[in-house]
Amino acid sequence: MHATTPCRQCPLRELKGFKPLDATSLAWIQKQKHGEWQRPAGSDIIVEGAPDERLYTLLTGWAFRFKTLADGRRQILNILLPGDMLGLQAELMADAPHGVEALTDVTLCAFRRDTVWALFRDHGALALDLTWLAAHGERLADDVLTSVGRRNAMERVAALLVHLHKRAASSGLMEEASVPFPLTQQHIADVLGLSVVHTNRVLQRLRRQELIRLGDGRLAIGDMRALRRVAEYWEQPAPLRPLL
Amino acid sequence: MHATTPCRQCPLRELKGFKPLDATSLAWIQKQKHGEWQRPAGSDIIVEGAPDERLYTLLTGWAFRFKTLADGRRQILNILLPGDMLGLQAELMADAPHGVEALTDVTLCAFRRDTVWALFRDHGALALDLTWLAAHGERLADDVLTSVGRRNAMERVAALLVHLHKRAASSGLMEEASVPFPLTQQHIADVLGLSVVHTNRVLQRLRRQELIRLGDGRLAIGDMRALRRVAEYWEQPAPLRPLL
DNA sequence: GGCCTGCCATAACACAGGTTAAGGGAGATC
DNA sequence: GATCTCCCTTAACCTGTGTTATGGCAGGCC
Repeated sequence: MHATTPCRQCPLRELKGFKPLDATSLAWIQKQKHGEWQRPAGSDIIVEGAPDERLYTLLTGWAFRFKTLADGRRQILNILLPGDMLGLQAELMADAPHGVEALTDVTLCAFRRDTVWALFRDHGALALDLTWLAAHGERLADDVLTSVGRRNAMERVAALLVHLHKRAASSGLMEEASVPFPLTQQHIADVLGLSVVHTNRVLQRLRRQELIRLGDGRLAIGDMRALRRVAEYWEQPAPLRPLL
Repeated sequence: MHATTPCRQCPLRELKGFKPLDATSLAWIQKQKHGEWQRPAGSDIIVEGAPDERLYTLLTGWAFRFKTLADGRRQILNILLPGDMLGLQAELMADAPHGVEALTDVTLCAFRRDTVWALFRDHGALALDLTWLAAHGERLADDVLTSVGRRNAMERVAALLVHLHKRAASSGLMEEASVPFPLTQQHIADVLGLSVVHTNRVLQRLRRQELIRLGDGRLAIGDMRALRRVAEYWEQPAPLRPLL
């Protein structure tokens, strides 16, 4: 644990995209906060199959949820950006059905799992927010499943890049028309259910068509309109999401 | 709307697999119940992209959630069995991001969407159950995603059959060592991200190896052990799930 | 009876994407 | 300044799965 940021000064709250919160709720959350943790890039935040009595909000950095099959094949389920909760899908109170790994150095805001109970007992509105997050998470998962199940490689890659670009931008990470992009090609492949080699082929095609610029850990989109068309990506108006 | 079953006599509640509920909560749910609906096989229960002010529990029959791409490719996200809620993932209060279609004739137990609000305000414990369901739904989605992303066709089909067999059995649908199976091969293909033709090839192989018997709307598993091995299917101890 | 329509089955062919292999550059570590 | 390790890149080859086409059977409908 380290020196912790008070919730009321949490830099995330200032971003538009997050739902404003009244002072009472904020104070309560602050009280429940159980510490702030730093983990280096590449480290396991939640170990697949291990029990974990904590719940986290990702404050800074990127991470991802994943599942591994017995023979080592890996599927990345979701990329996590600042403001995302993690450990929530862990069935609330049981062993983690999937692992979470840090993609960059990360800072985490930790809560004890039993605060969930108190939340539902005493703070109906916040509890509803939490459920909204769970439902929203599932909607994202549905989109990925649709991609992986029914789109070809080109469409999948394009859709993923548009999606991550948008999320990173709305987390305030855009600088000079590009956003940080800490995923390796192996990660992209594992998100999309492709091989690394084929992922590389597709990226090269996108680069040659000057639809994207990708390198040195940053992503820029050359022609968003065209890329969206490739992806069949439908903009979904993003409602304000709660931050706990 | 039709004659409605009182919640306390709901036949689902008697199944083990569902969490018992105290009388007060049950009475409250009963009070919120907003009718019972029948829909024929093949009909749309929730239309993709349309607003819907209701929330349903599936009482009898089978249904499925799906998304459609612009050019008509369809991905089935989840198969719904008795006891499953639907409309929950619709972001709680916005337009439906996916459709739901009846696979057989179905009976639905309807709730108005704004009862969710009351639930969180006045019935913390039930609200927690609802969130548990949302989180559980996401876990299932994660499993499917892992299948579609990282398993080959044979493994996918085997895993799906094992999974549905188990769920149907635990919903009390097993009779003479077989369970109802109302999916066409097209449905299976759309769940697994395969073509119908290839789905058929794989099913034939499974039949020839006498791992399954499938026909006339019923599924029997010839050698569960072997089928699980094909699927790399890991039994996950199923905790009691709440029924609202 | 004849005629749809929906679903299952099989075959022949095509290609998207997987696999294997080899090399290169950039940072770490010694 | 060697030596590793990690990541990206490209090429050649192969195969699992998609596509297109055809036929059969059962049930509903006129």
